[in-house]
Amino acid sequence: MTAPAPAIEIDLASPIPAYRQIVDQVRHLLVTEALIPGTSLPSVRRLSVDLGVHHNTVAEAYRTLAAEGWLEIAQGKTVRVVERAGKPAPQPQERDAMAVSFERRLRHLAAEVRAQGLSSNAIADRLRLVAEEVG
Amino acid sequence: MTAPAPAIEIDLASPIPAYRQIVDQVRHLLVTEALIPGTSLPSVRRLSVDLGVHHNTVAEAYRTLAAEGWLEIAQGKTVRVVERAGKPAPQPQERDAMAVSFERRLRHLAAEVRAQGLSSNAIADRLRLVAEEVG
DNA sequence: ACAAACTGTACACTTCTTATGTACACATGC
DNA sequence: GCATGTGTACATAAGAAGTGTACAGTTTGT
Repeated sequence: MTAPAPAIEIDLASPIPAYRQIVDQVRHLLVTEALIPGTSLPSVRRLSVDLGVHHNTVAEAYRTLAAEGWLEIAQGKTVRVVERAGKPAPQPQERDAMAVSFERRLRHLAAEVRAQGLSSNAIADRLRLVAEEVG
Repeated sequence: MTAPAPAIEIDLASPIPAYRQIVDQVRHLLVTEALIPGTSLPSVRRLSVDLGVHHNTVAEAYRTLAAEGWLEIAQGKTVRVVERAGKPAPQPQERDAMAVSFERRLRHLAAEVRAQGLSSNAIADRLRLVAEEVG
């Protein structure tokens, strides 16, 4: 099974490090099941040339996702998406903290683009749009 | 006018650099008008001890916000919030790009907390909540 | 069996960013 | 004027991120 590899893009000018951008985008594909267990991901070298970074940078991203339980990686073999061992179900207290933290980051993100000149309406629209997709 | 200084908190363990966390939080206060023109901000030293960082780190954050047009800073004087010179109204094309970028970051953020075990409903709820506040 | 071509890995190294220590320059108030 | 407050400048340290290069395992074709 070769990689359909839904296009991912990164912004090399961004202050967000490349490897984390890769992690973010691939994780998004995983969460939304655009990438399902059994699928093979592009090789570190293949993806690295597509994105314009070093293959070790991609490897670092893959390792991060593997540590989160999304991928199985082994020397010599292609990287595969695996069924994720269910997380030990976060405590209610922990979930609350996560939700609060999430909300704060949302506000900051909104404030940032608001400051850049995006209208409140546009921001609210996008928020609701993503909310629809998620829930 | 001394600083009411609505409490801001940063997480020194976070991979997000301290000075950017400060920028994010203060910008949020500015966008929501919790800090209005004329207000004085805490001195770089005062805030630095409150947050547990170096005063130059705070200074860097203030400089960033000044560059964005939110603050007026001058040697020897306290930092003041100023009426922001309206941005030159971004081109429609640019606004679209900003909105798209914003949406992508929203998705990534949602995917990240989803992966950490936060439920879809909780995520959607928070998204809608912030949408209400903004729009 | 073997070799070529692919996979991920390890590690030293460079570069850039972030944070700090310290001394300075300007403003304010006693 | 001097003490104390403000932000600033710059050298340095510490860390993170990205790269070059050589290596080790797997697969594929002959």
